[in-house]
Amino acid sequence: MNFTNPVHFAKALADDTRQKIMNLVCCQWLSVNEIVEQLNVTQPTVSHHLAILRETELVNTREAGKQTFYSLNQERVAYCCGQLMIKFAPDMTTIDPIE
Amino acid sequence: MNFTNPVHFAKALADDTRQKIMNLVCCQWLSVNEIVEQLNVTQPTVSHHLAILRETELVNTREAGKQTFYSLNQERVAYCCGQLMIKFAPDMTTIDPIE
DNA sequence: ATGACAAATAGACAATTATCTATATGGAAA
DNA sequence: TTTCCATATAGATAATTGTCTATTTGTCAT
Repeated sequence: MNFTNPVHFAKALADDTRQKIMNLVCCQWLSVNEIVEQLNVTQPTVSHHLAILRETELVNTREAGKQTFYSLNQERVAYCCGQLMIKFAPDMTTIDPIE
Repeated sequence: MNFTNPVHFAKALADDTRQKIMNLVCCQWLSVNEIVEQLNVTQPTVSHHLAILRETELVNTREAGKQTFYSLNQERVAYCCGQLMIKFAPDMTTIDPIE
């Protein structure tokens, strides 16, 4: 798994539609159309957001015939959150010494 | 400590200048001018970014005479990262049962 | 009071981004 | 191979956001 720039990670999450998509595919594989059906945006808009999530490797992809299925890459979310913590909450990630 | 919308949290982090500021004040109190000195942007730009970080409660503020000091609110970063994990990496946050 | 300094706010402008419609691509079925 | 369907891409437009200069606000020292 590659390093992700924390700014890129934050940008990927910094949109309501994108977070809704992430929520939808959090624990299941959904086709693009199934995602479109649950949101009030067009299919190209969903594809656009999926492309951004793909670039940041925040989603897994599975081709099946003419459909493409997406699911959230929870490992990557966890890893990137961990990177944020290390960078911006270092004092919360060190082990407290026993006094 | 109040709840922060994960989209707002991500938006606050979704800028390079803002992350640089967060890094600078991560483990120390700095005045606005001290921050300006370390970045290639103007004082109003820094104030603008600090306002955004303040609104998300990602920084602590301390007034001292005519100066205002800022430091990173690490607790809040940790809390918001935790919220992200719960929302987008739930399978990584549950305790593995012993088989 | 007055002058000097630090930080915040206002307003303008440029860059980025989210959305749309239209179209292209590529697989499956007929 | 021709048609149909799912998804991706292109290009246009509107909204959002980051940055700047100019100005205001507020505090300290004289």
